[in-house]
Amino acid sequence: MQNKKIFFLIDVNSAFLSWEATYRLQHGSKIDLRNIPSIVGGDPKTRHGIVLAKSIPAKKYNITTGESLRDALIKCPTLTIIKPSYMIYLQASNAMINLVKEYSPKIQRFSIDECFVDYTDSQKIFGDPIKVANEIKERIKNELGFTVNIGISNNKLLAKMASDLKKPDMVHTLFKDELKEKFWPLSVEKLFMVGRKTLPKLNRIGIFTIGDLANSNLELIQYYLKSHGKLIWEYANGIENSQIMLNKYENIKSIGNSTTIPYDIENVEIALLHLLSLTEMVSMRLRDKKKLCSLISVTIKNNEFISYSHQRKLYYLTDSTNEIFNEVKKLFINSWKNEPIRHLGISVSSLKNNDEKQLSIWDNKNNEKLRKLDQTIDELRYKYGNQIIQRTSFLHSGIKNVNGGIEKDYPTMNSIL
DNA sequence: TCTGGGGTCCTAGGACCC
DNA sequence: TCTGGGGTCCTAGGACCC
Repeated sequence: MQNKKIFFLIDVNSAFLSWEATYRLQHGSKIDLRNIPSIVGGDPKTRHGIVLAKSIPAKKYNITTGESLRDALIKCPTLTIIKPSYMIYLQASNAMINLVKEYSPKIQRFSIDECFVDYTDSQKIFGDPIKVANEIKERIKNELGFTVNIGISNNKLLAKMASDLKKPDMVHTLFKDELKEKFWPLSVEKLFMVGRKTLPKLNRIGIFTIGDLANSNLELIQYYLKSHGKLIWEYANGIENSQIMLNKYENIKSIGNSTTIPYDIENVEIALLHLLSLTEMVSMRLRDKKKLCSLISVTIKNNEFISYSHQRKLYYLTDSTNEIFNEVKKLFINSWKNEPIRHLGISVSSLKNNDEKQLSIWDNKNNEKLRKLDQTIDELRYKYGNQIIQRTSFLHSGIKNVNGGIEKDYPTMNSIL
């Protein structure tokens, strides 16, 4: 038998809000946002008005992440609202990762505010995991100014569940022999991967706590929930054995950007212009990652919040803005139901590394020229900003010529451990 | 509910092949 | 064709994470 692994999951408490509060205190503000009802959120005027993070006093008003600013203000009229500054958050996140790297090189950034650490080998050098987790937590608080929760267990799932137990500023363990006491009494919706659709399905068959699920019949759960049922049944029993993924960003599966437009779009030309600006961003990111794609998808959300998407598999690989936009155009025109558009998105997938490109029979000198052009434009934009070079169609349009994304290389999050 | 943006994986149905 | 079955690929939609 191999030795048991030790994982930490480090989670920043109310990340955006804590970082905003820390930054402001360090820049002379007298008010700590964490001590008043406050949130970080978007701008309702551009139809981006949702709550991204909330302070603990705001939570007392029942304000929840994801709800509209309008509703939040009804719950608490004196609420302080802060616009997000993603570059500050990225810096704070990087500072935390650098501190944690002193303890282990095996770190998986799970999102901007969460990371897994494989502490197994570090144990020989630094000793007791609980002692060290507390040390890391205190160092982050003292040196960086914000608090974290740290969960400790023998696998990533339980480390993550442990970090969620009681907040803020705490270290928790959740080992196998603690499941019955600390984990199973929790409501099943607290379990990772049980979301808003799965909860009522579980409730309907009499499952309300994580323990109910853990002790239920696996075949029954699989009958109702297929492979997802097996996954959450195993999670409820603390069964999970994925390893730290160090090269996650090299193995990226898709690249996409989308945007909610401040007004409803009603004509093709405007829609295509927005799609072009998104294509510029996506294809630039694609080239930056040295990838080629062969599947392209366009998503439309109408003014009634109904989304639909169309995708197309290509019989060639590409990273060209022009080639991708040609497909995007066709996809949009074939799918749009001629109704007011609120949101547009494009995404590319079926990615391959650039060195694997098989030149198609259509490949010719003209393509080589386009590639050189893309490359030159990218270089200029990285150096002088995205506006330095733009297509004439954007002039006087009021539409950003490159759109989507928060910042380059802003780490994103997904549900795969 | 006047409700963002970036991801991954799974499922179901249809086309097409033998 | 009032017809089988297995396998693979493609497409659309949905579930989940933060």
